Amino acid sequence: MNSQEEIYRFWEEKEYFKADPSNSKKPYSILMPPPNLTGELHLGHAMQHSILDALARFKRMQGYDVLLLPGVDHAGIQFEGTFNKLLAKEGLSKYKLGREEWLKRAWEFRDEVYKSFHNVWTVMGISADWDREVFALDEKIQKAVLEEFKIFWEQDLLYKGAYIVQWCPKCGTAIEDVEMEYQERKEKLYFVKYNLVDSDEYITIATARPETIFADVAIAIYPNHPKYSKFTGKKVVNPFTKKEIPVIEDKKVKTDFGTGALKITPGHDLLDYEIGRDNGLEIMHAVGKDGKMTDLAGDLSGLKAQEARVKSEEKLKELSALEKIEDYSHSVPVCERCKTTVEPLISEEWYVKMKPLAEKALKNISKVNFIPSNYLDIISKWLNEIHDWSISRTLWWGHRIPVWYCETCNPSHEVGKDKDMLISFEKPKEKCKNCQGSNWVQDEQVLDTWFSSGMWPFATLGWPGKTKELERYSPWNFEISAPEIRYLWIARMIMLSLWFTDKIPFENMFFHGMLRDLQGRKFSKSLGNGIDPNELRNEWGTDSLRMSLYTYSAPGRDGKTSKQVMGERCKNFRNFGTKLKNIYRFIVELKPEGAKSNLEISHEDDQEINKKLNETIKEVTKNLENFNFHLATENVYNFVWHEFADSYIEKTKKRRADAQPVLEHILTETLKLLHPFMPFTTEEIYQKMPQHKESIMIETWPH
RNA sequence: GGAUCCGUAGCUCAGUUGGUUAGAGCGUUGCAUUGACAUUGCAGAGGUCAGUGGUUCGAGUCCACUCGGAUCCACCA
Repeated sequence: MNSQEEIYRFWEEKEYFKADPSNSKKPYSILMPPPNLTGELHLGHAMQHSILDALARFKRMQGYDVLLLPGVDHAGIQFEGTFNKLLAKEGLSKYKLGREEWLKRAWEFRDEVYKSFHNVWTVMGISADWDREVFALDEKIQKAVLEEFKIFWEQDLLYKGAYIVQWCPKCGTAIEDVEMEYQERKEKLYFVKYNLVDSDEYITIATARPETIFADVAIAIYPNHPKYSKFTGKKVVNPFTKKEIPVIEDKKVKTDFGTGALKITPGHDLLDYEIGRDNGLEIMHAVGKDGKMTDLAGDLSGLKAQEARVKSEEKLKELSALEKIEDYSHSVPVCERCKTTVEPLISEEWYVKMKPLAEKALKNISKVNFIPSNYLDIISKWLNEIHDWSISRTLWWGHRIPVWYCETCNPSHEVGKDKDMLISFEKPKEKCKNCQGSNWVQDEQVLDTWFSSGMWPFATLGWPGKTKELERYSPWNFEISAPEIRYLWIARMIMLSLWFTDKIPFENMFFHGMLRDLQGRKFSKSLGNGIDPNELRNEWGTDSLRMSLYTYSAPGRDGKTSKQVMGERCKNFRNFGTKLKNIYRFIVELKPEGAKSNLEISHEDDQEINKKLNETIKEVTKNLENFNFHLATENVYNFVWHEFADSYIEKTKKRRADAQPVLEHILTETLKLLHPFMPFTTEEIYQKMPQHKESIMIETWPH
């Protein structure tokens, strides 16, 4: 049994990875953060999974019934983005294919990605319970999502409200924040005069988007504005449409930007939308979803927004409505794919009221042990300032919103307990109460990815069922995450777990640092600075890569690295592996004739090395208990190389035959200590030791 | 704009509740070695712990500010 594949297959055949809820051991549960289904696992995943695996192996050896639960997240937006890019290469698009065909191909792509994930996990030696693996779109999770949605609805926590959608006119779709880039641009700030009806007086407002004047429905000023309050209640003339629009007061207007007066365009700005809503104003769109001016724009209709801006400037000049133009540099959101400036549009989205959930979370959050501990404050602070959660996404990949509208009675898809709509996973069998028909149409949108992954700690264990697993393994003993999703994911798991199960999701929440490039930048596809873990692993071996990653795993600490730096570190640990094999060779293969066989620690040197071994065992154990993987690996590394090899083994060369049992003993104990970190090398050597059990995996942790 | 984190040897990183001469790996310098060693061993050089001020008998560690780097959230007409 030499090759990694053989060893891994052996472990799997022996079913060492499987949790056993029915056995009498104490449980220890570890939840793998489901990686995004986006094509490949990067170095950060390799680090996470190496940490989880080390902990799982350690706890198994300590005698626990370990559940390391694997899973994959469907990652709505990211997956759809990645997949659509692939389709684009074939000259296809989601719209060309249609929802059904697109979904069929998406699932095929999912299967491909799955294969590559499993290949990586196998070669990395990850000892997860694969039979329990969960995918975020599995039926199990669908059931939980439906239940979650239903409960929220019954508790009056769901509503539909306005949301500003960033619309890419070129791609013809709403895009998410993560799909946007910000470009610092020098633009112009136009100061436009709005004349009062039947008067020479006017109000000046500042705008960066004069083309939207066509959709202006009011001018708003801060209450009791020194200059403009005398105009409150009067009307001004929209310079383009000549419509008379009211001057209103609203506290949301800022006094320290522009002129202190604001044109209200509810169709194109969230703040304007809110002010408009509060004042019962109409919503109009001057720019349509194609990025072109609507009919509202008169002679400018049909032009692109950017062209219309130039024309608008001319028009304003002609009308003598332009007071001045200032240079204005601000960051403009553009579409990551096509670099088109995105158009903000207002649309109706589903929301969850978060206040009650946050309050319950805050009462219980101190039961979670955050590593590092300052994350308790960081997350608590965020929970204190919680805002409602927009959960609908204009995508096809995800859990479809389980709401059905009666197309006959409720064609505009209004939402409310008194409206003609139902919550159901499948098309409702019941009739519409109003028309007695069954003309049900499902909500087009899907749910935010975090709506399902926020339930990961309990949905994966069978909730809303009352399962044995839920009882035994939750709260999870250990969860790990990158710090960047502490609010998006971690905070939500805490809120949702407490809300639906009355339990904290996990007892220990470990935040690792972010791996970055040498300049401190995040790894990203667009920068092309990523490091392929497969390359490193192929060159230096799994165990070397794992060891390198543990050195970067200090809680909450970022690590700068590069392919070269990682390579050097891997090389170092490759040499360490070689050292270990040579120690074995010296002790076992080059065993002298007449070597003693009874273990007796009596010689001064023997006692010394045994003492150091015991110290090392204590340190490694303590550091693993405290999740200091970087220190634990350092402890054992120093012991093996410097205490055991350089010092003790050198000394025994004079009394080789006598020392034989001690040498074998120390080596065996050392292999056990190293096994969580270097599973393959240790198993390979262990199997060749004169005395050994079936596998090092089922050995008892030294104590 | 709000919040948070980081800045320790040439490079990448450790440094537990403040307590002697600040550690590791790689690199570097010298010596040794065919040794169990896809080399390895022994010895050495290298740091005003970003800066300034404060608390303290004592600060890399605690506090304030400044400079530099990063992340998340919110984005202003």
